[in-house]
Order: sequence, then C-alpha cells, then structure tokens
Amino acid sequence: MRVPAFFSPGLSKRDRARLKLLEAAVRIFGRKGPDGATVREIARAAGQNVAAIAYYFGGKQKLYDAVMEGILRELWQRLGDLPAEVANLQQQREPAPAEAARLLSRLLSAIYVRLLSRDDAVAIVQLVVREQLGPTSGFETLYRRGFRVLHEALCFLAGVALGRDPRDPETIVRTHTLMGQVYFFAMSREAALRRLGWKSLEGKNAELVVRVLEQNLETLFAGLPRARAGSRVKGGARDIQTQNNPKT
Amino acid sequence: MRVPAFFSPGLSKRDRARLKLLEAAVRIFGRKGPDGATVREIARAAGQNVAAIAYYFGGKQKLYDAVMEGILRELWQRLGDLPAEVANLQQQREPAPAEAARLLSRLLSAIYVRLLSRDDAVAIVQLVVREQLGPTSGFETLYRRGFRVLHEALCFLAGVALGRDPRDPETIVRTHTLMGQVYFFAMSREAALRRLGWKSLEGKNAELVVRVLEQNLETLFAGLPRARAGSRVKGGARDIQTQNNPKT
DNA sequence: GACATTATCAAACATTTGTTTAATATTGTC
DNA sequence: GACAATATTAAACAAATGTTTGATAATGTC
Repeated sequence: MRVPAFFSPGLSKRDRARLKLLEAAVRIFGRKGPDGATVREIARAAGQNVAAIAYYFGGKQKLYDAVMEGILRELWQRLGDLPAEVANLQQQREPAPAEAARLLSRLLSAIYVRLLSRDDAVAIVQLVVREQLGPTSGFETLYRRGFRVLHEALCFLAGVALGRDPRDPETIVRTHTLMGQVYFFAMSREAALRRLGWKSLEGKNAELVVRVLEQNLETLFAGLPRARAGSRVKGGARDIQTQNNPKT
Repeated sequence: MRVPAFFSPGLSKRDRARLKLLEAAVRIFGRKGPDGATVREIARAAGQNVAAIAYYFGGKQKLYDAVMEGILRELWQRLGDLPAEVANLQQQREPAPAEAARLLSRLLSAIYVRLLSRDDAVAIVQLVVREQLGPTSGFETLYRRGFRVLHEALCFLAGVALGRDPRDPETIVRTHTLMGQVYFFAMSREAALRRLGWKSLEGKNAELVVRVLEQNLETLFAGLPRARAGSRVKGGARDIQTQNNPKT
C-alpha cells in the first residue's frame, strides 16, 4: 500500500531512499573526500544496503555527481532573491555606485550568514573547498554554475561601486580580495574557531563577523580612489541569472 | 666506494632516496590527497621501488608525517627574517602603530609573493588547504606550528596598528579578514586563474595582486576607527619565534 | 678479497574497495 | 488474490591498495 503523502511529504519510497543516501553522501564525502569516503560507509550512514547506491545512482561516481547537483541547488536557494537584485541593477543604464556598494556588502554578508557560517552547511563547504584544489569533473560543475557566476556578479558590483570596468584585471583582483575576507572563514573554519575560542561561526558570533566585514567594505569603498570617467564600466558582467553558461 | 660530497652535496645515498621520495610525495599527496595518493604512484614518480617507502619511512602514514615536517620547514624558511622583525616589534614597550601597519603589509605581501603565488609551492598549498578541512594529525601539526603562530603575529600587528588588544575577538576577526584577502588566492587558485585568464599567480601578475592588497590595507588602516587609549594593547601575542608551543 | 651492512626489487599477502549477482521481499495494479 | 514491477539483501567478484618477505645486488670496512 502506498504511504499517504502527509507521512512522507511528496516523496515516493524511491525518492526517500535516494534522499537519505544523498544526505549521508554529502556529509561523508565532505568529511573524507571523494577518495577517502567508501560506499559502504555512506550506505551504513543512510541506513541502506551497499547495493542501493549502484541501484539508485549507478555507482559511486554518479552519486558524487548527484551530490554536486544538490549542492548547487542548495547554494542558490540559500541566496534567495539577492541574485535577482543584482540582475536588476545590471539592467539599469547608469547604476548608482553607492547602491552597488551597498548591495555588494549585503551579498557578501548573506553569503556568510546563510551559507559559510552555518553548521548545517559545513559538509557542503568542505566539499566545495576540496573541489577548489584541482580541475576535476566536480570542479568544473561548481566553477561554471557556482563560483564564476557569483564572482562575475561581485565584480560587476565592485566595478560600479569603484567606477571601474568589471572585467579589468584590477577590478577582478580587488573583488577577489573582498571575497576572500568572507570565504576564508569557511575555508579555514577549524583554525578560525580555535583562534577565537568559538564553537560555531553562527548566531552571536556571526554578528561580529558581519559587523567587521561591513565596516571593512564601507571603509574601502569610502577610501579607495574612484576611477575618472572614461575608464568607466564598459561591458558589464554576464547576467547573474543565466547560470548555465558554456565558455571560459 | 662512497660518492664524493661534491657530487651529491652533503647527501648520502640513503638521504638522496629519502629526498626523492619526499619530493614526489608532496606533489602527489598535494594533487590527490592522502587517500587518493597511492604508494605505488609515489614510488614510481620518485624512481624508487614500492618497498622503499616502508624501508625508509616505515609506511605511508609516516611518509605523510615526514611530508608535513618538510612543509613546515619550507614555510618558515621562505619567510626569511620577517618573523624576527615581528618579534623585534613585540619586544618594544610602545610599538608605533604606523610601523606595525607597515610590517603587517610587508608580511602579507611576502606570504603571497614567496609562498602562495609560487608555482613551485602549489603542491604545498594544496596539502595545507586540504588539511584545513578537518582536525586530523596533519592539521594539528600545521595549525600548532604554522597557522597559529602566523595568525597570532598578524593579530599583534593589527592590534598595534589599530590600537586594540590583539586578543580581542574583534581584532582576531579583523585580522582573519585581512589574511583572507591574500590566502583566498591560494585556496581558490584554479578559479582565480581562470577568472583572470592567467597562467600563473607569479611575476607580473603578482605585482598587481600585491599592489591591490597593499592599497586595501593602507585604505583600511587609514579609515578604520582607532580605539581610544584605555582599550589598548594588553597582553601582546606569544612570541612569534618560539614556534613549538603546546596549548590552545 | 672477505665479510657485514645497507639497498633494491619482484613477488606474495591480507585487506579493502566498488560493483555485480541472484535470490527474496515488498509494493502496485487489475 | 494473482501477477508484474520495484526494492532489498547477503554473498560473490575482481581490482586496488599498503605492507611484508626473501632473495639478490651494491656498498663500506677491515
């Protein structure tokens, strides 16, 4: 007999097994890496038989690919409608520098608060960091549909805020340093926690980080020299909302 | 017959074999991670037999430990006498904020130029980043004798530069954001290279990064509010030169 | 040159790994 | 309830991995 929908909301038994497997896979792939993690451990953690992985996903590699897909969905979902706000600004003919600066600050803060600081996203971040290390299939996916899109959006905002071409190497480098201020907390999470004597990057602690971050950005946008008219925004970035792009 | 010293400078045959294995191990551990790397691959890359690893190091794990030691040595060696300069400043009774700010800038630039940007240090950075992900034996070593020492030194400098207690959470968080501006280039190396269309972070490209970085720091130290006297530097950090410290 | 130490190597070994199989149980449909 | 499709499981399998072994070569010392 089919289990009523209100017991397993919208999910067939098949989908529930897949989901449990996926959740366990994120955790264990994150902790041990694609090579260190074993299908047996993942299956055990998900309360499933080893063969279930081959049955539902077609093997370890395919499971890993599915995990990547899930991470990307989670990533964009957590950012809510902020990407839409950026896209809005991108459509304007003469976006205001102050507005761009403000949105950049909000976006980076949101990335920290909703994503990087979260205890429930540690495994995801671990996985992403690992994939940053080398060009594998996982890296390609995350870069093309995650990092690059976000990076381009941030470069656009920084470009407008500082009156520079978003594709100028200096703008890209500058944006990278801004991004690093936030991402470093996630990438060296354990070390940061220890140095601060914290148990988590969330909650009250997140408030301090966000305060420091926003103060940094404000100071930078106030103090950095703005380019004279002429070297202004030329092309603009790719639209942040068209996330499935080839090339580069 | 013993090979004359000038043919294999100061190295016995034993040491040369160990060295070749170590070099190959850094590269392959860096690329594939401790789990992904196999002893057979490392041995092949080093031109040695598989059994040589057990013979000279006592097994894969011990080889990995030895690699960590080597990385630590390389790390501090590349920083030259900059740590000594920090230690100098730490000994002064009333270190000048401007001098601290200048040294902080020089230190972070040196970390980028001599370490993070270098093509010949990619494998090392990869290994370090991987170890950042979780508390394993490798992490403990790198944290206690690498990250923590550097972090404390930077916090001291930032504290002096901004007139704040180096152990105040806000100072530590602030320092972390400063550090992240540089380290992010190494931690997301591949992504940064692609976004910039660069082949390397070295040379001419490094000049741009350093320029942006120093401009950021200068702007921040000029614009961030300095604490009033009273909330001034209290304890100072541990001495940067005593690198083998227990606790924390 | 003889002898002991050290180094090198291919083969063997025991585990662990991802995957497949084949039998059994469950579920959905009529 | 019968039948077919789908799920689940333990066992089997082949490939790989880290380690050990035992034999042979090279090296250093007297």
